[in-house]
Amino acid sequence: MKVLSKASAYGLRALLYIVAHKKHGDYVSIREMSEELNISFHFLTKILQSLTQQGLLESYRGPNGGITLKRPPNEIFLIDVVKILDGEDFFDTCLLSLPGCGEAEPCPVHDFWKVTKAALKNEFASTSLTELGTKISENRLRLTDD
Amino acid sequence: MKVLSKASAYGLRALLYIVAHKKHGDYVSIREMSEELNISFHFLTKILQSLTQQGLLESYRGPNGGITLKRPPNEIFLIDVVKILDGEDFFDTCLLSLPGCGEAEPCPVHDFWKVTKAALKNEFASTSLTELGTKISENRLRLTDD
DNA sequence: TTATTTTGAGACAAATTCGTCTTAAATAAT
DNA sequence: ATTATTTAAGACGAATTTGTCTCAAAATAA
Ligand code: SF4
Ligand code: SF4
Repeated sequence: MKVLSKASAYGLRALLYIVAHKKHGDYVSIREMSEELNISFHFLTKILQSLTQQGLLESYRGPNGGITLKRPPNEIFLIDVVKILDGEDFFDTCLLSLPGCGEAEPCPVHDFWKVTKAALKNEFASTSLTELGTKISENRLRLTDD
Repeated sequence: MKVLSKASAYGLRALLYIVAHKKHGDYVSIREMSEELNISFHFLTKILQSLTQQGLLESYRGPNGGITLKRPPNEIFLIDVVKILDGEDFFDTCLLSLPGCGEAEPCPVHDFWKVTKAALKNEFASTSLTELGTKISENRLRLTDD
């Protein structure tokens, strides 16, 4: 069961890198992040481009350019990132994919899944980059692979 | 967020078709199921082959052959199907895919995800084909698309 | 202006999942 | 025996996700 796409996982790691290692407002180069986090530069660029286009980041070209968070990290939530990179319907999934069922004629796991989905969505909606990032800057969590 | 692979979803639908429409012990032809459920015959064949190889089904070749459940439906659980078709590690997934973390140095959503995963696993382990099938044979749920 | 650095955009390639097709093997009926 | 029916096995193709590469556009610095 894969929850997040690579795009979401990488995008998130990049944002957390910024929160943990940079001052809010600084422009951070994608190259630097791709090297620190061992993520393909071009792939990461595309991912962050999406986040920029959707207004989560701001970008600046040229020397000393890069990207920066458009909102303070405590106002950016997991759900914002995931919705952009994995789609608005990320939390709309059905568990068993039976045809012709749904709210009106639910299968035996429907209600369970409904509750689980709601909890997941709530968790994502209430966990901000700040919460995720604190532990990392405290060095209790790493972002790099090696 | 895709939970089940197509293989699991299709395999499950086939099993439920058997439970809902056939007597236990009958050999059901894959061709029939593929047509009733609008699933590619060859694809379904491969899926059910896996279930046969793993001992969940028994197959019989030749005219009036087909497959049949090797155990009564109330002894076959969601988790059995999913583990075969989506892998033993289906419930072992991490939520954020951060490198270098885990039980010892968990990210802020780790514990939440641990509980959620356990609940999901428990639900899958306690929901049998019988429970899923009852509603279907009562015609409160359909298996076909159209 | 010219060269350098950086993101933007899109074509392309590799890997995975999903689906199709062909041929073989087993069984049954004639 | 021969033919028809059915699953078994695996090659092959299509679609999606993931990752790479090239070139353009914007900004800076010399
Ligand atoms: S009843 Fe709900 S969970 Fe079950 S198969 Fe239908 S949509 Fe999915
Ligand atoms: S702490 Fe747990 S949930 Fe969070 S990224 Fe690590 S393994 Fe995944």
